[in-house]
Amino acid sequence: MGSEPNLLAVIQSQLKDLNKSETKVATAILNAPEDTTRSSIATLAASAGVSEPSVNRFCKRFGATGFPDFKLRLARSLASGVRYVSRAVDFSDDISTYPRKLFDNAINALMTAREELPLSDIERAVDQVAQARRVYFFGLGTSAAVARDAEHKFFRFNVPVATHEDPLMQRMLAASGTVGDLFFFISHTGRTKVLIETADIVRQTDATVIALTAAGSPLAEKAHCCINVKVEEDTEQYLPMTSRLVQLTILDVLAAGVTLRRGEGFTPHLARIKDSVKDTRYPQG
Amino acid sequence: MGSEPNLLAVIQSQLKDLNKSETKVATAILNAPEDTTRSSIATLAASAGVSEPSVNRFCKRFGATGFPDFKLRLARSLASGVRYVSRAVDFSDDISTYPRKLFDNAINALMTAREELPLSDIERAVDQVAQARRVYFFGLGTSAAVARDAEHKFFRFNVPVATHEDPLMQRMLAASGTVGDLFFFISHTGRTKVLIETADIVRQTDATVIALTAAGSPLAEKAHCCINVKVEEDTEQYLPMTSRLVQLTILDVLAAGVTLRRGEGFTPHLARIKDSVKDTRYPQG
DNA sequence: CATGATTTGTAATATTCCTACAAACGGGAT
DNA sequence: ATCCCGTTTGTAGGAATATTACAAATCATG
Repeated sequence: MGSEPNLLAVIQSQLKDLNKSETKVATAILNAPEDTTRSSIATLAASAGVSEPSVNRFCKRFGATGFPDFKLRLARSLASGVRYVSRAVDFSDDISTYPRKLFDNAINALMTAREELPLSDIERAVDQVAQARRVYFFGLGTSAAVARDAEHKFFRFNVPVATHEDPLMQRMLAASGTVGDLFFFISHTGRTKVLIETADIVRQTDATVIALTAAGSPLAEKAHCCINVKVEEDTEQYLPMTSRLVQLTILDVLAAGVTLRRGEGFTPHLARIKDSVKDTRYPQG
Repeated sequence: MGSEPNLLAVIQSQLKDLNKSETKVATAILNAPEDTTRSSIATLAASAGVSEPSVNRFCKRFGATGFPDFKLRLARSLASGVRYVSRAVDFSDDISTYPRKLFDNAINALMTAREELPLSDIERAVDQVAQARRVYFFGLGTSAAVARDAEHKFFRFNVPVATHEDPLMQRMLAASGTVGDLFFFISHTGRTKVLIETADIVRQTDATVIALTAAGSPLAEKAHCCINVKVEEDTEQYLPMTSRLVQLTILDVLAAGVTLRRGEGFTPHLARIKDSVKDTRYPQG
């Protein structure tokens, strides 16, 4: 299923490479994508302040055979994906707009990540986790919550798993690392000093370092194996970090990978774990 | 935002009420919906074996203003409809398929949730949080990680926030609740006995209960205000819970809501918090 | 400021679509 | 059977829409 990338996102990303009239057309479309799908080439040309052929050329530039085809692609993008590229919440928003924006951003982040999954890194990470004698998930701040989530997931694989939010605990455990120990660092920025220092300590032992963090960051450098997560520019103070959703999903992927590696005979074990909590719940219905 | 029902489904359901030529058009479309979006009225008329006005009448019968509009609606239906199926990972999957499946599922969960956001509940929850003198986030298991994430987000609003994973701590704090205290319960199933008991205890005080959980669950009943999250059937043992991604995003929405309520004058406060961690990181380079 | 490359617009053409109207069809009543 | 009337379908012309070819304008560069 070759789901092509979101057309609006493509337009947005190429916005600076466009010439004058193409830019006009682009902004007109980005401002009212929904309307664009309903309007004729003449209307769009008028509202963009350009001539009809300019609109036509614009459409062809983005891979369409013409304006009608372009509208179709646009309609598809709107339906499948996210209305707008990445929309910051601002103080003029109300209940009818900001929840949707935040969901759009979250979906957008996952869709972007889906398109550029570092499969080989994932595969290597799965190998490491599947073979490890012990796994530590270390994160700080928001990433501590992600680490906690990972712990709740990976203990199912019969490997001792632990999470610690305390940097001193992290350091001491790091120092005690040995062959077969896996230290899994989770960080939004990959620039948190104490975490990097801890990774450094691990590297002086025979243990392994995996990092789930921003590409090219200092933390990424320290890792035997790094799974990169694109980090969006955080311009706004109150914009939540969509990157953690991506991190969580990548951890899901790793967990699934380990499950597959364990093979079909492993399912009874998982079923047993699941059953164990049954009595803590009121039955369905 | 009333996302209309799938057009193909509508056509299918009315198939028997159509007259001869309309039936021809319908079957032609149902046989090759994707092609239909790309073809002109003339080609479709030809492939259905009818005249062009018949096609046009058919389109109008289904609420479109004409053929181009119909194609647009069809394109939208195809784009949104196809993806709304969640795909389970199975043991025949390999690295090229299962990561994508998991991302697809995550995206689907968020897209589905986006379409049925309980805005009024969200608004009420924002009110409660914005006014609270103290907020506790309680969850167990995976939901404990979600609660932790919430804590890392909501402390920014100058309200004392706490999370506890220990059920006994939760109970004791619940019993100590008083006016202005807000107990925010997070649960995937809404059926965890100890959590429900704790909610019960809160209800015997003057404190407020908010639940982020499955609609119609016992926990939802206990809450003053409940934000419902649709829970997918968990058929597979190793299928990760996408619901927690939805929960996290809804918490983001609540946080944004509170920020907006605090007003523009609040941003310096947020900026200060952000600055406070700057020195713990290596600068961007 | 002249020149060539690029961009943009004009106008004519081609395509696609819609409407008015007429023909064909089909079911009752005589 | 056949006439009538409502419904369905097609034909043809015209309106709307989109595309192409070419000319004018703009811009960078020597």
